[in-house]
Parts: sequence; C-alpha cells; structure tokens
Amino acid sequence: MKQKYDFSTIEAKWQKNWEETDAFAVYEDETKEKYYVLEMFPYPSGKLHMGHVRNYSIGDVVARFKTMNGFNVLHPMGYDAFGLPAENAAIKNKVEPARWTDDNIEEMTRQLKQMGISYDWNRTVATCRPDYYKWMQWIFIQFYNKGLAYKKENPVNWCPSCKTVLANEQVIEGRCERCDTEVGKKELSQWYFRITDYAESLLENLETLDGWPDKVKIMQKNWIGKSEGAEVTFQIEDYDKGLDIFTTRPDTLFGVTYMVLAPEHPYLKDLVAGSPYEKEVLDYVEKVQHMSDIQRSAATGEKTGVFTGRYCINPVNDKRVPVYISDYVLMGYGTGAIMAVPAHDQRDFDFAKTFDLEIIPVVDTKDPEIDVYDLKEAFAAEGNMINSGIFDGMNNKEAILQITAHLQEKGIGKRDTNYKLRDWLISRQRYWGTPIPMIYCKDCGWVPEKEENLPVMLPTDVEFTGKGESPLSTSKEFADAVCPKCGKPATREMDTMDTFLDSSWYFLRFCDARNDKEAFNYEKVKYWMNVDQYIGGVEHAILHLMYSRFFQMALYDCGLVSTREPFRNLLTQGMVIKDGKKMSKSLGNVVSPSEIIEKYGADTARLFILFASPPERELDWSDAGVEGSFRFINRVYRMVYEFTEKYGNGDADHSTENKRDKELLYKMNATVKKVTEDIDERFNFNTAISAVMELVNEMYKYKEGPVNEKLFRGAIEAVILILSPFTPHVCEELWRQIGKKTSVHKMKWPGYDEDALKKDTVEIVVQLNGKVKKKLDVTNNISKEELEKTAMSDADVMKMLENRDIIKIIAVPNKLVNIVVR
RNA sequence: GCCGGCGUGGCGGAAUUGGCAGACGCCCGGGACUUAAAAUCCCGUGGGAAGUGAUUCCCGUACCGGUUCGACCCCGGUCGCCGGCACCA
Repeated sequence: MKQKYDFSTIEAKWQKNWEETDAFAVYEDETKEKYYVLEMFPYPSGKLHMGHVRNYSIGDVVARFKTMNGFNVLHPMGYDAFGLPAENAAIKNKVEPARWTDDNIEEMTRQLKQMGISYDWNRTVATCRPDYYKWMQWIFIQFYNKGLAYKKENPVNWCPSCKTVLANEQVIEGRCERCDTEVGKKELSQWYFRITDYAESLLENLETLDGWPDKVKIMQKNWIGKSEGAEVTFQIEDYDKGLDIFTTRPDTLFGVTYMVLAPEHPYLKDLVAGSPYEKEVLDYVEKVQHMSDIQRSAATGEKTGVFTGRYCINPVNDKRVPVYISDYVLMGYGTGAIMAVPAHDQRDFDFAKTFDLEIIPVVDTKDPEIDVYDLKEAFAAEGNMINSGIFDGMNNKEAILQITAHLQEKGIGKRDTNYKLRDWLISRQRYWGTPIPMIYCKDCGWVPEKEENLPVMLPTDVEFTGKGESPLSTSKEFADAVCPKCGKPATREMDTMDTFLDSSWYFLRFCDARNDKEAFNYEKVKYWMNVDQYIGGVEHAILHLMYSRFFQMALYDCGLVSTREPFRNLLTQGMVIKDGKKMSKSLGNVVSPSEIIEKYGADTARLFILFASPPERELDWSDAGVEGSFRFINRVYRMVYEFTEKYGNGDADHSTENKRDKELLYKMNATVKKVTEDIDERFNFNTAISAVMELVNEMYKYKEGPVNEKLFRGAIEAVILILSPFTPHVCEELWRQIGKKTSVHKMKWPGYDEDALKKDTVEIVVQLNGKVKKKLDVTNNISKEELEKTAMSDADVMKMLENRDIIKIIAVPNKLVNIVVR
C-alpha cells in the first residue's frame, strides 16, 4: 500500500475495473426487491457543470446505498439530445447537429465515468438516435389514434429569436424560457396534445404523491388552476344566439351592469356587422391582435375597450346591460366572455370607472368603514346579499349554491368547472427534433405513417436558414410521401416535436433500452416502474414533471404501462452558487468540475458537494471547503495505512476489554445507525458525513492509547463501508488493501448492534428555572421518581437550592430535571 | 396583487417528538514535530463582564408579543430576503 493518497491512480484503476467487469449492470430478478433511482438526464451541451455533479452525486449515493442494502437497483443515464443549441451551432459553425451532439455525448460520458457514478451503461439512450425517436413517433401515433393529438389553427406563442412556436409552459412572464425574448402572437396551424383531458387526473393524483415536495405540488396545482362556478347564458337582444359566460361568483349575478367579450370572440364580427360601431370595434381587434402578452397585460388597471352597440338581458332580473369588448378578457379561458360585476371584482370595477358604467352592490359588508354604495375599490369579501330579489339577506357563500340551483332549475345555467391549463402545443419549426410522423393527403386528410415505415428519418440534406420556415421543407426528398390510406402521392408534416416529448417517457425506455420490437416491454416496465427516487432541479417543477405525468397517464390508458404516475418520490436539489450568486460565465465565478477532479479527484468533489449543504438547499461553493474534504479523505487513508502497516490483515470482531473499547464500539454503532438513517430516511448526506468525521476523530484519539486490534479493525471496516457510497474509489482501494477480495460495492451494508447502543449510564441535565446548572451521570432508564430523587440528593444541587422555595420539579427520564424555584 | 419558502457565530451549516443552541467542516489563534518550511497531530475559538486561577455570572437563534416548568421549534403580529404565478372572470 502506498503511503500517500494517490487519488488519480486509484480512481483511474477502479474506473477501469468497474467498466471491464460491467460492475453496475442489472437485470430483472423477481427474487429481489427492485429500486429505480433516476437523475434527470442532461442536455449534451458539451461539459458537465457543478449542478450536474451535485445531481449525479446525490443519485449515486442513493444507488450504491440501496444496492448494499440488498435491492436490485436500476440506475441508468442518457441524453436529452434534441434541441436548439445543436442547431444554432450548425448555423454558426457549419457543423452538423448530429456530429456536434455526438461529440458532446462522448465527452460528457467520459466525464460521468470519471466521476465514478454507478450507471448501467448498457441501457444508455440518446433521444436523437433513430432507435429512440422511432418509438417516440410510434407513441405519437398511439396518442393520435386515441384522439389525444390534433391539429388546429390558433393564435400561438411565437419566439421571434428562436423562430419557432412555444407551449404556454415555455413562456415565462411573456418571454421565451430559452432566450428571454419577448414572445409574440402568430396565427398558425399546429399540433396539440389534449393534456386538458387529464387536468382533473393531474390535479387529483397530486394528493397521492406523498414523496413529492409540497412546493412542486402547489406549483402544479396553481398551473392547472381549477375554478368551480357556473356557466350562465345571457340572451343577446335581437340576436338568435345566447351568450355563454363562466363565473365563480354566481352570487353576484344581480350585480351585473355590463358584459365583455374577448376581442377574438367568434360572435363579434357578426354582432357588429353593418352597425355604426363596426369600424371602431374592428380597429380595436386589429390593434390587440398585434400585441404580445406582455404589452397586453402591461397596463394592469388601465382598462381599454369599445362598446359594441349590443345589449344582453340578465336572465335573473331581465335587466338590459351593454356589451363591450376588452383585451382584459381572454379567449383561451372559459368561454371568452364575461358578465361584469364592478362592485365585487376589481378588474370590472376599474373598467366601469374608466367607462363611467353603473356599479350595483349585491353583497353588503358589516365593516362600518366601508360604504358599499360608494366604493373606492371592489368589495370581494364575504357578506349578506342585497339588491338580489328573493336571495336578499342570505350569506353570499350560501347564495352561490342557491343561485346555481336556481339557474339549473330554470335552464339558464349550470354548475361548471374551468382550468387554466391549456392544451399542449407540440409542433416546432426546427430541424433538430423528432419528425412528426404524419402525412397530409388531399383526399384522406391527415394520416399517420404506417408502423413498418417508422422511423420517419430526419433528412440530412437540409439548409439552416434560421428564418422560421421548417428546415425540413428545404430537403429535396423529405416532403414526398405516399398516403398510407389511399396510396396516392401526399406530403409529410414538416415540423418536428417539442423536445419535452422525448423526455416524457425516457424513464420507461431505460427499463428496456435495447428493445427493437417495441418502445418498451410491458412486463419489464411493470418490474421496474415506478421510479422510486427521481432527482433533479426544481426548474422542472411544471414543464417536464407535468408532461411526464401526462404521458404516463395517457400510456396507461393506451394499455402500455401498469401505473398512472411515473415518479414515487421526488427530490428537488438546490442550485450550486458561488459568492452568493449563480455560477455564470458573465460573472466569472464558474468552477468547472474537471479542474476540481484534476486537483483533488472525483471522491473529494463528490464528498464536498454532499457535505457542504443538504441537497434541497442552495450550495455555496467554497474552495477552502473542498480542501477540508480532501483533508478528511487523506485522514481516513492515513489511518488505514498506518494500521495495516503495523498489524497487517486479519479478522475483526467486536470484543471489548475496557471502558475505552466500549466507548469506541458504542461510537461505531451509533455512527452506523446515524448514517443509515440519514441516507435512507432524510437524505441528510451532510450530517451523515459529519457523523463519519466524528467517528474518525474518535478513532484517532483512541489509537493514541492501547489498541484492541480486532475491534479497531472492525471500526476501520465500518468506516470504509459507510463511506463507500460517498467516495467509492478510495473506499474500493482501501477495502482491497485491508485484504478483501470482493468489491466494496457488492458488500452488505453494515448493521448496528442495538445492545452496544445501550449505555449503562446517561448524562442528564439539571436545570434551575429552565437554565442548565449541572450535569449528572445516572443509570440508564431509571424512573421519573428515581431520577428526581437522584438529582435532589446531589450535593451541588442541594447547595443551589439553599434558601430557595421549590415550587415544582419536572423530571424527564434520560433527559433532564427542571427545578422551578422562587 | 395572490400563493409558497426561508431568516441561527466571521462563513457553510447542526439541533430527527417542545428538553444542554452552535455538532461537523471552513477561517483564525496557540502548541508539538522539523535545522526550517510544507504536510501532519493536539488544543482553543458566539458576544460581554468579573477573577492570578480552576471557574462564575449576564446576553444571545431577524424584530415585538403570547402559550409553557421549559420555545430556534408552537401561536399572533412586524420587517427583510428568495422562489412560483399573475387581467384566468
């Protein structure tokens, strides 16, 4: 054994060994309990960053720990390899996207292996390879056949910089989530997935996800945005159709003083045709159409709109109310029309003030500060009904139910539920994605490509103009197809799929990655799914995690998988920051994993990143802290080196000859217990590591005195075993150096001896009025009465109590005695 | 605006069921080893006061208040920071 901790030789040696022995390959085995741990696969941008290192280090600890605890552990890795950067690199550097991506995948795989992460590389996937996107296309067709995919002309979010459409989820505060450019509107015919069909399931099932952080569940809940209320039909005067509106406040129906349509409302053109209001209305519509969402919502409170010249009749009181259009009503939600109750809705109130419209209160307040007939702002709180006919005097919560029932009875309305969630726009006008396997035939319309013709290959003879046309249309041959239905010449769809589709089922492909007959085998998926522990950044709380849930449900309904939810437990790791700021090139505070690995080794990098902070919190990178982790590994290495030099190899046991031995044995067992619980129950890797540090500190002190060789050897073995998920290379090396023939990774996780954890005496605290005054060693587990008696008969305690009146004594066994005195 | 989360030494962070606040690490200081330095090992390290000294006392978990024998932890309010959503009827 070398005296010096030579990390680069050790790490290279064991990485080679693990690769040659295919050490982390797994197979379905019904006799063993399975455990599926998955980290979110990366986009192959070129090199790993610290966020990746953190993510994969966390996953690797879990994987190795569960393996040592007897589970059959699936721990795969792959690449989310379609996407814009490859295409932009192609435009900029004239490199083919496939080539650029492959090079990056190669480099990142090398780095992952250098980290010593225990992946089963036989299962790796890259979503840009035909053996993956073939099945992506196949799944698309299953969804199409089930009616879950459809094409529709609609105003869509358009990023002028990325030159493509975006899903609602990809628009962040009106800007593109990728490039931060302001998103505009464009009328386009695009493919959608009917995710709204699953709105209720996606919402309801959140309740069952006990292993998910509340934060993520709340974010998804808000995104789905369920509202319960009523749909009410208002008759339009001199018109053959009624106007349907949705409201969550049917109790305010008597307070309606006007109506508002969205500028995109389908009745609008017809309603104003030939009227003196037509020009002004159409001008307003024209203006709104050219505004982005940012502009449209920029002046919140500043309401604009136009009167249509039309009137509606309020079905509950026959009141005649004017109809306006305004951009504060959105076509995409509810029915695209609202009843306006300015007294009880702030937006309606603002509009009414601007246009000098009537404000009628229908809910009174008991607050003497507020006069409902002279409101400064809308009154949204609870109260009793007024101006509402037979409902007057009723509490408004009750009135919601009563009025809804009334509407239902009269046939002018019904209970209704709306969601903010919109259908998922999945077409992209980009090259580097999965081609949508649909063919347009003049006679048959849209027809899916035949299964035997899959995959629809991405053509290579394309131009990257970056002009917003689908690049696939520049291919000479791609467009030409034969209608799968009638056999006549037809045209292929030129758009590709949103890359979020690729990542919505990769965890299923990992269960059966090399299958060339199916997307995945049902039985294999049944064995491995669900993912027991999913780990990744919280930035995916809505997009990826909701799309994947939708896929899983849809695939379940297609009979292709056996569970409705994909991820049982979710850990959202915090960001890696430096000097209080996000690591970024522009701030110049980026620390690259490769420089750390070169200087200290992968084990040190892993240990530090797990030690510095609990996984869900932000992690402040500290170069001095890395030194500390490196020192600790050296300290362990040196301890094992010195011991084996002196005693050689041999057997270990737990024999104790004296008090010191007993204390060491106690510490060893207590540490194994703590580390086990910290990893398994709480993911508190930082405290697990600090516990091992404490044990090692104690071992250093112990070996200054007489050493019980077998006991100390047992402690060394325990340290190597419990540290091995964190620092696998050095532990593997040390394990062999103490004479073991089998990989430490294949060893059984050490148990702990509850008997050794039972101390003869425990230290208890004596408090005076809640303040610690004295510590006493008392027999373990003595009763409350005995404890109190022991404490009260202690000489120092008696001295403290001289001339004091004892009011009360609280004794908590094995913890404390609190004496309350005057 | 609405919905979440967080606030503990010089720093990262511990305190797992309401029971010793500050584990472990970093930084810093002292000592041992060395011709010397590095490395290593050992000791100290929240703030303040008193004492030659072992030690003793007071203050202290953003702020104000409450419940309790006892509060970083529970309750009410205030301030600050961070995250998500945002004209969703």
